[in-house]
Amino acid sequence: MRAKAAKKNVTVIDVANAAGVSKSTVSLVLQGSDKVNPATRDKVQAAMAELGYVYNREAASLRGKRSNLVAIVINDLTNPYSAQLAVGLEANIRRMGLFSMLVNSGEDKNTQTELVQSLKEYNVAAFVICPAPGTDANWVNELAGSVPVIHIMREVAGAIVPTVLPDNQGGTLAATRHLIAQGYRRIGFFGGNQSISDYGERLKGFHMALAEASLEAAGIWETAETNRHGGRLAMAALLNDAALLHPNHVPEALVCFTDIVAYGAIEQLRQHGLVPGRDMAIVGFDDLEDSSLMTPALSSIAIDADAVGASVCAVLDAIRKGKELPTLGRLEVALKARGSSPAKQAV
Amino acid sequence: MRAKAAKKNVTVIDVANAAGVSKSTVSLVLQGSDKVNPATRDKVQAAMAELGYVYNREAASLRGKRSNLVAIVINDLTNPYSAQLAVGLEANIRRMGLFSMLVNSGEDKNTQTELVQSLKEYNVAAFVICPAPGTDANWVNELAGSVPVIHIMREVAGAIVPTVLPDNQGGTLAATRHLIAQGYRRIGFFGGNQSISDYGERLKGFHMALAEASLEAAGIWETAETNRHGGRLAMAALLNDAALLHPNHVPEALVCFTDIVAYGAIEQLRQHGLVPGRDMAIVGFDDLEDSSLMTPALSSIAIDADAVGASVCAVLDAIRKGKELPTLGRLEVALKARGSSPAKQAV
DNA sequence: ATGTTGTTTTGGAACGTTCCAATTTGTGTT
DNA sequence: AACACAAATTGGAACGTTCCAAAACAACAT
Repeated sequence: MRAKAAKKNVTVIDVANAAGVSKSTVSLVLQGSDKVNPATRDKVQAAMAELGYVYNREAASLRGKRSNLVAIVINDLTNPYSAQLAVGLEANIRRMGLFSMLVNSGEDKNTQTELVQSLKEYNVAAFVICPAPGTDANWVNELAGSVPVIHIMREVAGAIVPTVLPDNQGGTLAATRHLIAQGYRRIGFFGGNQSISDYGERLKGFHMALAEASLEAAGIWETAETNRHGGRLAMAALLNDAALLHPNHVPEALVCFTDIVAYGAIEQLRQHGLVPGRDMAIVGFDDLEDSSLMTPALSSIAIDADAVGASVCAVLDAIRKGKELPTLGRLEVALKARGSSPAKQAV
Repeated sequence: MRAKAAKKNVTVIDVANAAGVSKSTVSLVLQGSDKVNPATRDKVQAAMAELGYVYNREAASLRGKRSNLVAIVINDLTNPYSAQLAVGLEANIRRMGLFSMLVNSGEDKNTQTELVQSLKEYNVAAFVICPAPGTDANWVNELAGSVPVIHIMREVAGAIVPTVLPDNQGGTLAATRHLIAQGYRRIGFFGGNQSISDYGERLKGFHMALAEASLEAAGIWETAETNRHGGRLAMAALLNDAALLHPNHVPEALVCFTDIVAYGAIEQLRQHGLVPGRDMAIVGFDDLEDSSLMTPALSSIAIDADAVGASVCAVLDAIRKGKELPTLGRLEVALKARGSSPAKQAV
C-alpha cells in the first residue's frame, strides 16, 4: 500500500538541520543517551516537536538489528478467558517499554504456522504463544533457534522453551477438597477432553483429592468443545444419565474444567428447573470476571492473570539483557469459594 | 532486544549468489514479477528454500515506502462481540494479502492515542479503528491526513473518514415490529446509555415502530455499563419498578441494546423464577454465537460480520489502488426470531 | 603554554530491500 | 549478416536509522 504521495517524511536529518546539530546527536537524543548535553537535548526535542517528526522504527530495527515488537499468538480470542489473558499480557508488555501485537490462531495449527511465518518477516523480538492443539515440538524448537519463544498456559511435549503454566493440578485439588469439606460426597468432573494439554493435570488433582477422602468419582463428563455450548450438551447428557440412576448415586457436586463450561452447565440446569448451588454444587476454573457477579456467584479457581504477565515479562527482560532465564515455577492458583458451592444442607 | 548474536541473516544477496543471478532478479522474484524467466524464477526459489531465506519486510517497507501492515484498534476485546468482530476482520484482511495486527484500546481514549502513536512508528498502511468514547474528531482528521483511517461500528461526529456502520435504527425497528406482530403491547427498551454513539439510533428505531402502531414505550432502562453485569442490574431495577405497578402496566417484552445486556437480564429474570420467552419476551442485538444455542434461543438482530470485513476490505483495496473510495451504505441487519420472543399466548 | 583527562559531538559505513536506467540476451525480419 | 524490437537481467543509489572510531571541545593541573 502506497504511502501518501506528496508529503515527504521528516527525518532525523531534517531535525538535525533544524536544531543545528548532526544526525548522530539526534539519534543519541532519540535513544535517551545520557552523554548528550541537556541544553542540546532540549534544542533537538524542540526541533522534533516543531517539525512533527515521527520515529521510523523499521529503519531503526533494520540498522540496529533490534526490535521491541513482541508478538502474542493467542489460541482463541472468542474465548473470554483467552481474551482476558491477552489483554492482561498486552498491558504488562507495554508497561515494560515493549510494544505488543496480537494475532489469533483460532486453535488452528496451520493458521498458527502461517502467522508466525509472517511475523518473522516483521523482525519481532519475541513470540509469546499459547500453542494450538497439535503444535509440533520440532517446529517450536526450530523457531526458538532463531527468535525467543515463550509458551503460556499449555505445554507442548518435547518443546524446550520457557513455559508459563498455572498450577492446574493444585487448582482442581483445592476445588475438590473444598467440595468435600462442604459435605459433598458424590462429586463428578465436568468438561474438557483429552486433546487439551492441561486436561490430564486438572483431572489428576480431582482424583487426588477424592483419594485422600477415600471417595470414588461420581462420573466424568467430557465435552467435545470447551465452550459454553459444550457445557450445555454435557449437562444434558449428565441429567439424562442421572434420570436412570438411584437418587443416591446422582452427582451432587461438579468440578468443572473451566468457568465457561460451568456457565453452559448452569444454563442447562436452570433449563430443567434446577438451581445451581441448591440442587448441584459447582466449582469452575479460571475465575472469569462474570463469575463473581452472577447469582449465585460461581465458585472458581483463580489464576493470577497478572502473574502470567509478570512471568512472561521476567523472561523477556532476561532475554533482552542476555541474562540467564529465571526458573519458572507453576503459577499459584486460589480458590474463590462462592454461592455455587454452599455447605451441604442436612437432608 | 538484540537479535540472536551469531547467526548472520540470509539476505537477498546470498540468495542471488547461490542462484547465480543478481540481487535485482531475486527482488523481482520476490515481488512475483511476470518479467522474470520461469526457469530463473524456479532457480531462485530453490536457492531461497535451500538457504532458509526469510523476507525482511522492514527493509522492504523502508525502501519501498509501502507497507502491507494494517492495524486494527479495537474498543474492548473482553466484549465477545468486539472479539468476534476483530477475529472476522483479521481473517478478511489476511485473505486479501495484507497482514493485520490487533491492539486493544479498552474503551480508553488515552490508550487509543498512545497505541496509534506507536503504530505510526511501525509505518502501518492503514488504521481500522472502532473508536473509544470521547474520541476527538480533530485528532482523527489529523491522523487521517498522514495515513488512511477507517472507522467501524461507531461514528465520531465531525470526523471525515470512511465509516462502516450497521443499520442500527433498522435493526431495532425490525425487532420492535416483530414483538408487536407477536402480539405484545407493553414493550420496553433495555440497556445502553447516551455516551455510546449508536444508542440514539437504536432507540429511534424502537420509537418509530411503536409510533407506527400507536403504542407508548413501556419504559426505558439504561445501563451504566454495556455488559452482562449492567444487564443484571438494570433488570433488577426493572423488576423493582414492576412490583409497584398494576399488572396491566408491567412490560411484557423488551428490546435490548445488545445480546450481552440481554444475557445479564435473562440471568436476573431466572434468578427471580421468571422464564424468558414465557414471562418476558426478549430480543437482543448482535446475534452472538451463543444466542442461537441457549435455551430458549435468544431472538436477535444479526449484523453480518462478514459484511463489515468486506466493506473494510473494499475501502482498503480502493486506497491501495488509488481509486475513488466506495460509498458506504449502512450494513444490512437481519432479524433472527427465536424462542425468546414467541407469539403472545392468549390469557 | 602544554598536557591530561573527560565530556560532547560528528561524518561515514552499514542494515536488506526496491527502484531506476541501462545493459545484455533472445527472436524474428530483411 | 545486420538490424529492430522485445524480453530478461543488472549495478548502483536510495530509504531512515544506528554504530563506530575519531575529532572537537571543555576543564583543570602542571
